Amino acid sequence: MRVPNDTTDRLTPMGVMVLALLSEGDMHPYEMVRLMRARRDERLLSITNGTLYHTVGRLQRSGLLDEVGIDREGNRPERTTYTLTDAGKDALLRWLRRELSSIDRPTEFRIALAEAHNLERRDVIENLRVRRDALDEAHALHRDGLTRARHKNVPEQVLVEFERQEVLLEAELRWLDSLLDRLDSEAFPWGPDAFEYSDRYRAQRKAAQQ
Amino acid sequence: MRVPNDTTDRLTPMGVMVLALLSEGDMHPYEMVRLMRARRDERLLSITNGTLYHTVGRLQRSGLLDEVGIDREGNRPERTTYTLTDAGKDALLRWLRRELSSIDRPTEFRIALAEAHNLERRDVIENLRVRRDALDEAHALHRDGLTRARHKNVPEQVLVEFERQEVLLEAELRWLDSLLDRLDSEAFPWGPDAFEYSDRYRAQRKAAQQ
DNA sequence: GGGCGTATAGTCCACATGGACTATTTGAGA
DNA sequence: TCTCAAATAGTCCATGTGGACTATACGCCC
Repeated sequence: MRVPNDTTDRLTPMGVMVLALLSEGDMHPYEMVRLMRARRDERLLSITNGTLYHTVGRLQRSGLLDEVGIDREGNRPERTTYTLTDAGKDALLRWLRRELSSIDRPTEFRIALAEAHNLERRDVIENLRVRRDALDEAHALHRDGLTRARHKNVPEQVLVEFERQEVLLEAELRWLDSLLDRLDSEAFPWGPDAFEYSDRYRAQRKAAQQ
Repeated sequence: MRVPNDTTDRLTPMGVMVLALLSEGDMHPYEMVRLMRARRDERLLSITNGTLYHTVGRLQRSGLLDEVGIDREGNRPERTTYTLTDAGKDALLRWLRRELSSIDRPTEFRIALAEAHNLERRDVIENLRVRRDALDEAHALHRDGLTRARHKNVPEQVLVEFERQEVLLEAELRWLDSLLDRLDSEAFPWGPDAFEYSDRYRAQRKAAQQ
């Protein structure tokens, strides 16, 4: 019987981003903000100081990350640098697997997809296949619900949002199938290495550190 | 110069649902829960007692709704019935117009679309046109960003989420165009009346009242 | 060289959320 | 007829969020 590990299983979007950033190297919170802004992560979540610092504190208290030193550059305010613990790395990977395969948290899925490069290729494929099947089933149910509603003469205007959702479900299914195809071929590069050693990545981190 | 009216402009998703439900008739919070469940509104927001009762209290304090009486049926706990004020109705309509036309809050948009039947047909068309144009522009920007990233040799694996977003943007654009076409023809029924007087609607409300 | 805006690196607090809890009542089954 | 589960109608509280605020330092224009 699997006992749910609350600290580890309940990561907020910001929590995931923090862990993911630290898995690229030790950092102080302000560098995280800069990196996220440089990468346009506002597309995925709202980046606010309050939430960030609160989240870092929380993750530290639950042992997913640790202080590694307090810098002071010139007369600037002091900056606390953090590092990822093994528990933190583990929590990140488990969260990514869970959210990649699940279809009921759209916001979380986008984040998981954006951070999927932290997982091995096989791992990603496996979890996305689960997602594809779940999506397929949800789509069938949705479609049936819609046709039944029409038979019952539910006015079309209250079904508009359902119709949109169906269109989007179909588009996502097609996209996911094509992604899985590409992932299956080795021509599509994958893995932490391809990411970490790109020129662009190094330049971005340097800029964020100033 | 337009002064933002904070109480009115800052509606939470649950706040909007409450106002929308009350615009169908006076209700006590528990009936709202039942109606939302019957209509599968969990698709749009999470329905929790805590949030609902808190929200109703908040809306009352800001004058968007009012108590109209405390019922007691048999020995059941007493139920407070609420009614929508003019300010509440106004706030709802203004929120719907704003969210129908804006592209940067996806969750809110789905709710606005599901409750769009509270607006006149012309109003809906007008705001959705604004949305279509914004979506078009966002799509162009997104597309350009993606091609530029590829030219800069950003590793494909960090672009996967961007690609998905582009596919979904395109699907949504196509859907929106087709919806606008249909709305333009009078063959597509629209308006509060077509909704309120449907058999299904009346049956649902009766069931929720028990 | 005085002033002003922006970058740096955070803190603080009001408010929203959602899960757990409560207390009564009705219905269905043994 | 007794019991036990589910429905009824909520309350309460721990946690999370995000906007406002702070205080110093650097750059730059005149």
